[in-house]
Amino acid sequence: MASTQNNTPVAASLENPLYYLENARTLISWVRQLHADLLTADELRSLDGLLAAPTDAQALLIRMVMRTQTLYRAQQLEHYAEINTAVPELLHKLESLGLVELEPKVPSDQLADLLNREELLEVHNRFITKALPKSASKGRIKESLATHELPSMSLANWLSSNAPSAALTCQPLFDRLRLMFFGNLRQSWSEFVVTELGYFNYEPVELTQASRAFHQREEVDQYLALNTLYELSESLELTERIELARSIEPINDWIGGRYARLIFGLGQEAERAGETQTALNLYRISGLGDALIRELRVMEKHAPPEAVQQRLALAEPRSLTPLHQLSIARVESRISKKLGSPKAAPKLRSPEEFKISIPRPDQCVELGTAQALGTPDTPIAYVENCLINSLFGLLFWDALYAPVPGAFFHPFQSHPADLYRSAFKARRQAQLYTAWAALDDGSYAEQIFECYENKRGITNAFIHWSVITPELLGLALKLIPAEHLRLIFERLLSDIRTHRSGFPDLIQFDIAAQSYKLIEVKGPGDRLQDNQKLWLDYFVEHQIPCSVCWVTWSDSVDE
DNA sequence: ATAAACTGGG
DNA sequence: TTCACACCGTCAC
DNA sequence: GACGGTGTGTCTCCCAGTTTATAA
Ligand SMILES: [Mn+2]
Ligand SMILES: [Mn+2]
Repeated sequence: MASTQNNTPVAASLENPLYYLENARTLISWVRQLHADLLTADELRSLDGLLAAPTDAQALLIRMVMRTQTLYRAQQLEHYAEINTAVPELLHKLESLGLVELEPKVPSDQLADLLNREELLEVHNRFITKALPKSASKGRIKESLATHELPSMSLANWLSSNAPSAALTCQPLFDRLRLMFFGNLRQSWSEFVVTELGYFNYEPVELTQASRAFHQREEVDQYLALNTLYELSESLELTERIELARSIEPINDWIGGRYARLIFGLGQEAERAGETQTALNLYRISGLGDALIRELRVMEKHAPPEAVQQRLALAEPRSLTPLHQLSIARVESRISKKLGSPKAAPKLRSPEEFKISIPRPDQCVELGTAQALGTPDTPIAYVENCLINSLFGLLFWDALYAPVPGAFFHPFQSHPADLYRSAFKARRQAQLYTAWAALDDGSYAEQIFECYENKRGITNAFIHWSVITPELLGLALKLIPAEHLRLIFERLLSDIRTHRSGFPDLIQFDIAAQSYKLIEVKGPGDRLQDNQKLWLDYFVEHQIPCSVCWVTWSDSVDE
C-alpha cells in the first residue's frame, strides 16, 4: 500500500478513496526505513499496532491526526464515506492500541475548541451563576470561564447529554514522524495530496540512502522542545520559558541557529517587559547578529557610553552581515560623539534622486508611479525582488538542485536544506562554475530561457513564475548586460539570506537606447531601508543604473 | 442580515 | 514565517 | 532629516460549508 518509486516516496493516486492513509503509510515507512534507530521501542510498537489494525481504524486515526484538534466529539467523525465501520467501534479499537483516549476529562479552558458559541454559552450559564447575555462573544465567555475554577470532566458531563468524545494520545508521535520526514514542522500531511492535485510541483532530486534530516534522537528532541517553547508563548510565563529554553544545549549548528533565534525572541520579550538585565543576558547568549544589535541599543539606552564602546570593541565584524555592520557603525558614531572623539557616521553611496507629483493612485504607489513614468518605448515592470531573484534561480537551477549529500531528503523541497548556510557555495563549486561560464560566454540567455520553458511552475525559493512573463524575461536578458548580472549575483551569493531582498521596486527598459534602469519608489512618509541602501550603494559603486523616485500626491492638500 | 474568519477536504 | 511599508516618537542640527 | 521602534498587510493550493463578529 505504501508506495515508493526509485527510492523516493510518491503521493497516492486520488482514485484511492483512502489516499490519505496510503500517504501516511508511505511517510511512516520512509521514516522507519531511514530513521528506525531514532525511534524508541515503544514508538515502534505503537506503529506496528496501528499498521496491523483494521483498515478503517487506521483510516480514522489518520483523519484525526491530520485535523487540527486533538480532541473530538464522535459526532465530528461520522461523515467519512470511505470509512464503513461504526465510529464508536473504531475508537474502541484505537483505544485498545493506546492511540486514543475515550471520554477524556476536558478542562474548562479547552471547551471553546470543542463547542460553538451557543453551546459554550449554554454550558457557561449552567455552571456559573452570573450568566452572560445571549450576545456575549466567544472570547468573552472564555474569559469568564477562566476566572472560575471548574473541575475537568468528560464532554458528556459538561453538556449533560450523550456526547461521546475521544482524544488523540499519539499526536506527539505523529508530530515527531512528520518532523523527521520533512525536517520541519511547517509542512503537513496534506503536502502529498496538494502535490498530487498539482498545486505544488517540486523538482525531483535523487535522494541518497544517507539522506535524512536527523542523525540522533537528541536532535529531534531538541527541535521539538524549541518548537514547544514557541507554541507556549501565549500560555506560559516569560521567566519559565526562559528557564526551559536555557536548559537546552544545542548539539549541532543547525539546532543552534533555531536555539539562537528563540533566545533572541525571548530577549525581545524581556526588553519590552522592561526586564533590561534579563534582555541583555539573553542577547549575549543568543549570539545572533540581530541580538548583538539589540544588546548594543539597550546598552546605549541604559549603560554608560564607555561600556558600550567596550562591547563594540569585542564585536567580530567579520561574522556579521553588512546589514549588521551598518547598524553597528551607527552605534559607533553616536557613542564616539558622546565620548568626545567623533567618528564619522557610515557613508554610503547614493544614487540619483528625482521627484514626481501624481494623483493618489487606486492601487499602490509603485504601480501609480510605473504608470506615470512608463511609455510604450520605455516600459516599466513592478518587480521588486522578483526579477533578480528569478534570474538567479533560473541561471543557477542546476546548482540549487544538485544532489549534494544531505541537502535533499524528501520529495517536497523547494530548495536544498543548506541553502542559507555558509558552506552552500563550497559544496556546489562545479555547478556554480558552469553557470558563471555561461554568463561569460554569452550562452546564459538561451540557457535561462530554456530553463524557464522546462521548469515553469516548479516551486522554487527564488522564482515567482506569475511575475516573470516571457516578455519581461526577454527584455531583461536583452537589456541588462551580463557583467551587471555577474556583479549582482556575486553579491547575492555572498550571503543569500541577507541579499535576496532590498532590490528596487521598478525596472524601466529603454528599447531605443538599449538600456535599463532600476527605480526605487518612495511615497510620502516612506524612506529607504537599510537593505535597500546597501544594494543601491553597490549599484552606484559598479555603475549599475538606478535611482530613487520621491513621490508626492498632486491631489492632496496637506504636506 | 451580511461580511469576515476559520475549517476540512481533495 | 517573509518582506516592505505605514506611522509614531526622539534627537540633533 | 536621520534614526529607532512598532504595527500591519499579504502570503503560505483553492473551493465549499460553517461559525463568528458586527451592525442595523
Ligand atoms: Mn517596495
Ligand atoms: Mn519603495
